[in-house]
Amino acid sequence: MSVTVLDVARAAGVSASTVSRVLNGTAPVHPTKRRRVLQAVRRLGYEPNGLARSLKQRKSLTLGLVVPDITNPFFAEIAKGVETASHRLGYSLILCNSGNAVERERRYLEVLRERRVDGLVFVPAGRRGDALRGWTARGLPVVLMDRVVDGVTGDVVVTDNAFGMKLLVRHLVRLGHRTIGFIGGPRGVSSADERWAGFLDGLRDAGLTPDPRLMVRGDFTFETGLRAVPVLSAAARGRLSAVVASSDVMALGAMHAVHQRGDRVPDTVSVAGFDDIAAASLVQPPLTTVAQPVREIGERAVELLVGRVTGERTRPSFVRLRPRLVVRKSTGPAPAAGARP
Amino acid sequence: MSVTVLDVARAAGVSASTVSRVLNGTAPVHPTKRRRVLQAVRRLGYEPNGLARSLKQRKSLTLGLVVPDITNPFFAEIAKGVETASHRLGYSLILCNSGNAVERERRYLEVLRERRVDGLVFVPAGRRGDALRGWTARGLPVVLMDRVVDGVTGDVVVTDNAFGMKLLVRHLVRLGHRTIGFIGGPRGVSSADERWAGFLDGLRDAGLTPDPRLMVRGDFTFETGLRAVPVLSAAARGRLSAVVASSDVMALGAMHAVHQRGDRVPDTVSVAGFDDIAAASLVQPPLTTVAQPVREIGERAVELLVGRVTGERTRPSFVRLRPRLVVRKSTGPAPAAGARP
DNA sequence: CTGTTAGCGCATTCAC
DNA sequence: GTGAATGCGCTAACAG
Repeated sequence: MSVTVLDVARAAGVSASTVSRVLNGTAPVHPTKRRRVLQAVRRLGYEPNGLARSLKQRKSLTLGLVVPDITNPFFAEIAKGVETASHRLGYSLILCNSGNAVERERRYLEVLRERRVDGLVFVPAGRRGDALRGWTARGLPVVLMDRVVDGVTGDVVVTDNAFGMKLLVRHLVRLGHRTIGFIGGPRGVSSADERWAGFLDGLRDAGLTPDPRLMVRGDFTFETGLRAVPVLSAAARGRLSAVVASSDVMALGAMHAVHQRGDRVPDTVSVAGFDDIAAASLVQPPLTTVAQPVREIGERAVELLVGRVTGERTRPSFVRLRPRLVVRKSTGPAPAAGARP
Repeated sequence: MSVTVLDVARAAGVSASTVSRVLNGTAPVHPTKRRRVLQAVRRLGYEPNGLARSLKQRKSLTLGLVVPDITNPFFAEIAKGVETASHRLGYSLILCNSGNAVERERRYLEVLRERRVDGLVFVPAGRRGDALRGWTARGLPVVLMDRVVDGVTGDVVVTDNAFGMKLLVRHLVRLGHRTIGFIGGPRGVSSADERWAGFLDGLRDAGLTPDPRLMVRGDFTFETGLRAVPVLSAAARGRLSAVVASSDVMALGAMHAVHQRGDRVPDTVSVAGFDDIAAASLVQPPLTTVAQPVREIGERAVELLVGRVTGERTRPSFVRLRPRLVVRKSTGPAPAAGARP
């Protein structure tokens, strides 16, 4: 069927071991034989069988990537970073889209274990690390991205969400905003919880008293951002001057709602988001947001994972990356009292 | 190290073959032994080694997915469809992001061959199928999506781009538009070429004479859509009433440009795109576009591929899927003459 | 129905 | 430096 080391060996008049040594540079080989081997490889069109090699070496040079939804721009960016870093380090990447379903996630992890991936880069769907138990129990390396989850002992790469959110609140307060609505993410998702807490802290740092009625929850979708606006607006009784969303996608939804009812951003209401997805800078007005270092998240995650796979490192690391505030046109000075919805 | 069939066999007091037969249902086994095997599997926490199985069976149950850019919403949608279908059919998916670079693409194909993937789902970066030569030459199954490429003999799943574009032109002509600018995609990319031709045909079908100065090329990015507008506008000498872009992302750029100079969509200029990415329905005004059946593209591609992998089918198929026109708010009646930019 | 044997393709001992 | 032998974990072929 396909060409094997043995075929190459015969063609070059050497043993299979020698071919292997030439191909992997694993031991010195006489220049002449070396050349003969290389020639034979080319002439026969030999291509090493990675499966056989993996079986023998007990490592697959493959990583698993599990994300809730690859069509979510934020995860797509993450995936790109992970993919680039993996291939750069010589690892292939098996893509798994959990669809935010814990059960699918569980099945994927099973498949990945059967495939003997060397490690896992993971954005968990659920709140708890259930699906990961069978994983870490077997001593398989995992690195969590974006969110942490209970009872997981692996490495973690996250953004400093609270810090980022505080930056954003401070920006708005400086612009004169006092009645700021907040659209949070799902309770129990650590990144969402941190942004929620950061919003509260930011307000308190500015000497303002948070109003629970001005804080609602969405699920990171456009629709929930859209629907939050009338709720916040009603709760604020005509004093709402700004809306902060826990993700850009929800912020886009909120902006849409504001526009739809005929108000202007930022003249009537300022709107801000979190993530800095590509669309944020493309909408009208361009969205003020907190930029996550997505590429770096993916790269650091893979580097940590590979470090652990190759045994260079054993203690779990917790990496918290700094986001940065990106001020665009969707936030502006708070309008004079009386002119607000 | 890890638990093998032999361990299970010993624990259950049977032979390794029997274990294998139980696990794969490949031959009838006595109920008692069967139960004992299953028990041992669970007790020992046995998990089959997919690498060994693949090596033995000469099939990896793995497919390769190569796309130009996973962060492009259109390709992300495609990837999701491909991923879902693959896993449903029992195949894992190795993700490769070519970054539109032919050289990277070539290296990826090499890696995928070493990994012995059973087939390849591919959106080629270049115009020519260079990178694929070494692939099809080895008789490996490929299915091309979105675009075709010279000298490739595999299966193809594409959208009927010309048809879709004609639908769009007809819609605009019916609204009274006569001077329509066109922002095409890169020359040589088959889907872009077809949309270009479809635009011309659509105009001629309506009895209009295409004006070459009103047709420019972009590269499917927001920026090129943005920059095309002043060019088209100048060429039209104040008669431009509509702009059609060859992708939604470029249409979004065009809409942005129109807004930036203070004109309104669709009152002053109508704008339309192609693809129907998620953002199309979310921007203001929502974008009129030609919806590609993305999910179906991915699913059909995988089904074709798996059909070929399993040898059920040998003749290459060419699947052309029908897109549909989605009329939203970015297109409207042509303004009266004299009121246009 | 079931066990024994053999081999997928490779890298790694171990001798020389 | 080099070749022969061994086994990674599994399933298929062959006897029984």
